[in-house]
Amino acid sequence: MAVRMKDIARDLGVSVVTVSKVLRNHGDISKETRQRVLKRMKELNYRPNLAARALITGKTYTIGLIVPDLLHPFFAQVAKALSGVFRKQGYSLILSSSEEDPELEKQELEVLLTRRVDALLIASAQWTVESFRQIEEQQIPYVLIDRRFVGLAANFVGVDDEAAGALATAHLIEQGCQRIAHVRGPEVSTAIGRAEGYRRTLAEHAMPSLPGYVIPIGASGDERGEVGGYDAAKALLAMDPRPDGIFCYNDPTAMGVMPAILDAGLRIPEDVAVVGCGNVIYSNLLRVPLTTIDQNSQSIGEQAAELALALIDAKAPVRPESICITPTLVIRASSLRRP
Amino acid sequence: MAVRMKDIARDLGVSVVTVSKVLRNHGDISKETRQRVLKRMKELNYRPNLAARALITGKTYTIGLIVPDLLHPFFAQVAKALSGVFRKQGYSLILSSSEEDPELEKQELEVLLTRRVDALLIASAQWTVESFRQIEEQQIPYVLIDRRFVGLAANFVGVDDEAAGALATAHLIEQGCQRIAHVRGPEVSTAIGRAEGYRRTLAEHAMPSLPGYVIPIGASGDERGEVGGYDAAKALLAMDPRPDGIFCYNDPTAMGVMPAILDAGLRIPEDVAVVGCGNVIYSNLLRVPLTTIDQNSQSIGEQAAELALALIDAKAPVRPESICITPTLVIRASSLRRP
DNA sequence: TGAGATAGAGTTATCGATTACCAGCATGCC
DNA sequence: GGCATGCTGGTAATCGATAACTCTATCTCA
Repeated sequence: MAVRMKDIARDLGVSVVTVSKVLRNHGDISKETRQRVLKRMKELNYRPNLAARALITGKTYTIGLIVPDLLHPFFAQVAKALSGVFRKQGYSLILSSSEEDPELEKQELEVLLTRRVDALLIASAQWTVESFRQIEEQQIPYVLIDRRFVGLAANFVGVDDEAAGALATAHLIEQGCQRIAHVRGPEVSTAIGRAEGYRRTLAEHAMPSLPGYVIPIGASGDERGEVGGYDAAKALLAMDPRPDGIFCYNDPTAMGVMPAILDAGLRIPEDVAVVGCGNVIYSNLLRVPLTTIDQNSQSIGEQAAELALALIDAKAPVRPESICITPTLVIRASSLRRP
Repeated sequence: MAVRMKDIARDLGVSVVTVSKVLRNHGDISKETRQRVLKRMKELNYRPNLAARALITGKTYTIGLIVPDLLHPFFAQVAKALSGVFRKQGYSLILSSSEEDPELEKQELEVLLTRRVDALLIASAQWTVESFRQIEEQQIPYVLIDRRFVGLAANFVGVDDEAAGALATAHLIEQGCQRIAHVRGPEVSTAIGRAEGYRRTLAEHAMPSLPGYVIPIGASGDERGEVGGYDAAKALLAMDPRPDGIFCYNDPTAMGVMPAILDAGLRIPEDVAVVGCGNVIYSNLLRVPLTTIDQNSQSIGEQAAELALALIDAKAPVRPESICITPTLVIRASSLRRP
């Protein structure tokens, strides 16, 4: 069916090894033979069998990516950036979605390990580090994206979440908000860091952190985030005193929070200012354009890819590296009270 | 390094073939031996080498997906649906993005063919069918998604674009619009079909299709779509008479069109009603919630996946199937002039 | 002039599985 | 008792490439 080296070798009266050497630019071959082989390869439209190659070299030239949710633009953006870098180096990306389900993530991880990917990139939905021990056992380099784990010395690329939380909160204070609430996410590092940045900044400004002003919502999936955000905002608006600023731990949540505010007959940002986090692609097209924290997801993707490639090429195990990207504030109408 | 069948066979004093048979549930093995082998596999955390298996069986259990843009929620949604179906059948998804670039798409296609994926799913940015001939030569089953090609008898799963265009246009007419414009996309089947549905419906209602009322914009990438939409809308609004309804060939375009209308000091939908197409995930969170055509992207993904699996399992080549999904209208504020 | 270097190509083993075929052995049947 | 049968399990070949040698001229230089 498919053309093999054997066919080319036979046609040209050379050995299979000669063909193989040409393919890999091995210096051992005369210019003339090289040309003949290359010509015949083109004629027959030869494509090397990567399975055979992988079998003997141990390299699959594939990289596994596990994200919690492809629909979340942040991960889509990261995936896009990753894939661009890997493509140029001849690697292909195998994509898995965990749907924010730790159990499913473990299964997908198992699949990728079985596929012997050359490296793994994971934005994990796990609660424990057990899975990662397993990867280490297999000696497969891996890079955590976006979410990290305390006590796990692993390669990581993501945004400085505490800085993000601080940035958002400081901005709300600056805009004159007196009672700043926070809709926080589940117990993953991103939500924890952002909440900590929020808490710290309030403390630094000696501002009250009223009880009940921090409302956690569950998963971080898009639609769920919106629903959760809507409910959380309703609860916040029912409080007395009512918050006049809300920092949402991600943009989808903010996209739920804002309609709740409008539905309550309040104005954004005059009555309640809102800041999100993530700078999701449509943030500036919303009913009220959303002030948010940009995570530079493209840069996260690119750097994670570069790091993974470096790990693959490293002969000896290297000390895990943690790349922290500085977030930036993107000011839009949802928080702009002072011109 | 990694555990091999050989290791298990040695430990248990059986042959490699016996181990292999157990792994594949071959009936030839006694219950007792089976158990012993399975136990040892678990103990050693054995994972079969898929490269070796692929080499001899010719099946890689991978499926290639090429999309023009992962950031476009439609494709993200399709990818998600696909990956769910494939996962359950033990297939992994290799993801490629063409960035709407036909040349890049060809390269990616080449990579996937070299990887000997078991099937290919493509939302193509090509202008010609040349690439597809090449796939056919390799005898790799493929399914076109979303975009089809006239004169190419290929498997296809997508929405009925003409119906989508008709649905949108009829709705605008019903809402009392007199002068309906269309911001159409590039020369791919989706844009062509939607434009045709628009044209036909206007004709059926004996409504004028004023010259210049159909404005084409270039690529269909998200951000570009928005920019293009903004510019197109500005041009439309400058016309005399001004359109009072605009059908945009996709949602990102509409997301550019709407700000242009608002920026011009006009109201949506009172002055200009807007309908998009795609029901992108944030359509209902926009400044003015967008009436749009739902393509049921999840169903597209699932059906494409099922079709691909069927093609893989088919021993003989089957006649290409075209699965056309009926679009539905999702009415929101951007077009609702009559309660 | 002869030892060693060099260039170009081939030999052989191997990667980790699967496939097709074959070999014991106990059983059952006439 | 002889023979077909079933149940278990093994042998050998194979998939398509690569790695590590080996081999044979030809060339170089003391």
